[in-house]
Amino acid sequence: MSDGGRQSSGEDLLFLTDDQLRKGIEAMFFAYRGFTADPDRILADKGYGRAHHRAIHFINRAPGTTVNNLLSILGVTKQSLNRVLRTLIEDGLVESRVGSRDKRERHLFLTEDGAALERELSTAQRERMRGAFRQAGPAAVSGFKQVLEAMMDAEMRRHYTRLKEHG
Amino acid sequence: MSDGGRQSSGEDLLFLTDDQLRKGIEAMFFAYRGFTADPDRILADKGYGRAHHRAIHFINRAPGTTVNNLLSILGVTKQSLNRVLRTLIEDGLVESRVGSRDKRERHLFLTEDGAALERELSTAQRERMRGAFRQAGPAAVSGFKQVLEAMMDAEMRRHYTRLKEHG
DNA sequence: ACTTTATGTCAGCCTTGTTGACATTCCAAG
DNA sequence: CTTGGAATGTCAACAAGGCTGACATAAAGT
Repeated sequence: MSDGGRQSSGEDLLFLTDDQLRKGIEAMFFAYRGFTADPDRILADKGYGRAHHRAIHFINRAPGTTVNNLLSILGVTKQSLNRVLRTLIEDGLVESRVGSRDKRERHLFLTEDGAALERELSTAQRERMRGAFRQAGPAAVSGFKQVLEAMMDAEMRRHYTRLKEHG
Repeated sequence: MSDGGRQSSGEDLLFLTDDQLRKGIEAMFFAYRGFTADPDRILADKGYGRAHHRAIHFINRAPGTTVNNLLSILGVTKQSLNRVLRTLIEDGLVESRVGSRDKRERHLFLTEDGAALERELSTAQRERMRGAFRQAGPAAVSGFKQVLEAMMDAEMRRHYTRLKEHG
């Protein structure tokens, strides 16, 4: 087995023991369920799933984004995304405009209805996050974000930081 | 819209602005992908999925647990869990023993092979977590756990804290 | 003209969630 | 003791949403 769990090196490394890491892993698992629970409930009522939420979220964040860009943010195949986008367009929540510069591209926008659903979902999710942040306090929130950022793959961190500095 | 985004109340509430919450939400989304990436790769090779990982993890954490208990931890239907357990049992990674007291119950254990896969998966996931923890430092890790715990539903927090204090 | 890029679509597969129906076992009330 | 309900777990069938592969179209780039 790995020697990663050793607890003495002269420095203060108690937070890197296997047991501490295990707690972090389980915290992440249980917390993610809470994180998605509220939007999931709203979506289930309307016959959508988490995939629709993700598409709506990032179209809202970067209106006019192309399918390809969305693909790279979401990390799914175009077939998979296309199925979701098709239903959102059919239902009038998303509008797809042919690019003016490059007519191969489709630029995606939320319609009024789409924006309304986005607000409903993000408000629910934000309230959960707000409760957790308030309870934990500003210092904890800062640590929370540091650890999460360090946990991302390089490409995801790229997307994250780009969106972070306003998109 | 909610007034949650206001930034002034006399106190230091800048960390609760809608924009800060949005960053937290996106951090959670991107980080969770990194969190599951390494085990997912290992599992795909062996023809298993994330659901198998979850079952293996919690059986390892609480050997002899019943199906019902596992159900409540995982938050899925018994039918869904059953399918996963069946393949794990068929493949000789998990052993299911009929309860001695109550013969309706099945008590679950990892076999040698099951324990070996568990180690492979948890080592990979722990290394990712270790890298993130090390990079962020002990204070950040403490905040990370505080926020995650505050984000859980009550029932999940029950499971989490029970497991936390060694199980 | 030819190739590459961006997108969409069809078909088919897998995992993993769901509900419904059913078997077994336990326990408690009559 | 029996019987009916509750708890536990299994089997079957369906849906969402991942995936791959093949192919069509249109626009750009060379």
